[in-house]
Amino acid sequence: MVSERKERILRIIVEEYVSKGVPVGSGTIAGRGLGVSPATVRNEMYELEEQGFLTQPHTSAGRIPSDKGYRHYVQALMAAVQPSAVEQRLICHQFHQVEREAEEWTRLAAAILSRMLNSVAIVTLPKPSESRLQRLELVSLQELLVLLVLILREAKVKHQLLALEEAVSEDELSSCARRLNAAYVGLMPSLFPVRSMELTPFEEQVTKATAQIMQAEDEEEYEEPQVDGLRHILSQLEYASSKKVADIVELLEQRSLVKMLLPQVLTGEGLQVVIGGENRYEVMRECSVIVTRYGIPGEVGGAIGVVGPTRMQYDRAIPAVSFLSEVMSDLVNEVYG
Amino acid sequence: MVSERKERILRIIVEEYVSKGVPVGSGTIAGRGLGVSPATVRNEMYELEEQGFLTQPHTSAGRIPSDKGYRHYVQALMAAVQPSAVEQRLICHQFHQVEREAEEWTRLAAAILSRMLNSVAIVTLPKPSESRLQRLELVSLQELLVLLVLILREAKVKHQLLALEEAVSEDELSSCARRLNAAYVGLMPSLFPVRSMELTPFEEQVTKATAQIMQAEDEEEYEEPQVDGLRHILSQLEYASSKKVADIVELLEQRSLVKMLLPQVLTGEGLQVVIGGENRYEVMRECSVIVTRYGIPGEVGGAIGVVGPTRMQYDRAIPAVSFLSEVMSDLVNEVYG
DNA sequence: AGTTAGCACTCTTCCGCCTAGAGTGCTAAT
DNA sequence: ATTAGCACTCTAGGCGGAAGAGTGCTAACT
Repeated sequence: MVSERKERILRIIVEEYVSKGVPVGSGTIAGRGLGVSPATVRNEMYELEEQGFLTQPHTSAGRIPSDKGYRHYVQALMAAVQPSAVEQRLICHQFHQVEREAEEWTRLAAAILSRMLNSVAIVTLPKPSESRLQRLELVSLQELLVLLVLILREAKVKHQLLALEEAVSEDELSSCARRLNAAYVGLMPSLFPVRSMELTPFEEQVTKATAQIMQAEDEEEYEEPQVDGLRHILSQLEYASSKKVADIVELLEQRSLVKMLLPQVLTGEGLQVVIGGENRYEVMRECSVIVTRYGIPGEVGGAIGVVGPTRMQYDRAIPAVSFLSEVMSDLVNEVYG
Repeated sequence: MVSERKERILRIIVEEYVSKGVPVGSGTIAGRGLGVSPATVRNEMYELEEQGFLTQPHTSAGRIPSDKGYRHYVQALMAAVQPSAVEQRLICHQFHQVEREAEEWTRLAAAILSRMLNSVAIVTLPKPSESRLQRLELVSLQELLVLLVLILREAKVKHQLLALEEAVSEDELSSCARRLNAAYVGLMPSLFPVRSMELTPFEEQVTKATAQIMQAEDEEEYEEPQVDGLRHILSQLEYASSKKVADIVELLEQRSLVKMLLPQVLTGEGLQVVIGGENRYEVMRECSVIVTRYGIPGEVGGAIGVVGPTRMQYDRAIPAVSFLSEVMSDLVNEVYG
């Protein structure tokens, strides 16, 4: 990959193929500014194919970018198309319209991304790196049923029903809450001073449940992801077999699987682009994933990204994901910073 | 529709078509027990078509049940196939395995239904008919940011961030919570005795937010629905245009739309079956919906159902939905009853 | 040496045509 | 009322040929 002309040709092929979805022939390219004949272009294309940047569906069709071709395009040739100023303002405005709640933000971010790019968008809730207790409450529901409510730092609220062995009076309930709050607030579950306190059996039960919830929270690398735009995957991959599409939908629908997908993708820092066959999952080999982190590094954050066909408008999608991650980071900073 | 033989023929056609997906001819039917020749069957089929129970895709194909045909089958001909005893026990077991939390139950119910029937399943969270305050908590996050946590009856927890005009001390915070709890607990927002109390501006803000959250809660007829099994819709409608499938996926994906779909469907009491064109929504005219309520009538409940192709195994699907609604009702009774 | 015109070649797509098969509807016989 | 027989209709699938797109090669050109 030396000649500058080859690069121009590859770029034209990628952009033409992405927008039209049809293999690109030498004639089309020759008519695109660079003043050479189709024959010359053919010679160059032949070499580009030798080097693995292009493929041919069959002998007498035009060329299609290979995964390697897309990769080179993304890393070296692409001119990023930022969302317009108007669009940016509109998006910020929408975020400030919505209630100040993390769940609304992720939902909105997924909806916006998915609509901007006509793709599937995935956004996880922001998650602190280590959860600490901010407040603990006990509410009596029935004689033997108590609701435990945990308020964690970063405004996260968790709750669980506790079934009791024997009845506990209202007084015991509030004294228990008072004692445990005094002892545990601000701490991670591993630092709860359980040894130095004499706990009643009930207090013990509450402590156990609390620690368990918080630890479960810390074990997951990401919070519940919000997925939007599944409908788009159908029109985009409409030539693919419906079996394949169903597999992809299944992967995206089961949020637990999305949680497995994200860490694979977010090994490095910054924005990641995974193109087609670079994907570890077999079923995803006709898809590309663009994903990045947002939030305050090391403290609280989540992931935001899109999944689309390999034939994707990378020049629009990458800046869009990037922009929305910044918006989300700003919001997180505002509330948790 | 007098003759019993016609009914037997209709039933065979429905069951054969549902299982094979191919128009049913007179020969196939004649080979199914009833001891008559294909010619006789043809005469009967001709009349069944006249009466609107059957249609022909084209002159020389077999017959297909019309919506009216399915309806008659469901109401008069079908022999319900209950889930096997083993299956029933397995399902109950799974529910008792899972944490005692409504969200887990709806998720599990949707997963089970969707897998049992290879269809899209929709289950809403249980929702009380009128929300009443059980406890209110205020937690300071930053100088001008407070987290309001509402615990409602039926173990529902809601929270919202409040941005303050001016700083409020910890003492004020807890005295506010104490005063408002004393006054509001057990009440619906419309009965909050705001007139007879002298509220500080902060207390007023908290009251307003509380009432607003609870009212918003009461306005919605159903809680957030859990949707599972979207992947199945692809294989089932694989001969339909991908445009149509995309429309249906969109309808199901946007949960707000599901909320609109449910009331339409749940006008009557008991289990509802909406077949094909009986659906109000244009895009759903090739789908059937089976849905029912669960919970304690008039107090707390939700909706549970499946969406599948018109060509659906009604004899298995109806008992399955019915059975799961009973399981859910039992669970609700156990905790909220 | 790089570029290009010309041209034969390959491969897909589309169209029309045909046939085999399935299933009907009618008629006449039982 | 039932049924055998049969002509008829319609679809699905295979075949062949023509059109079109695009390539790769060769030979000429700058």
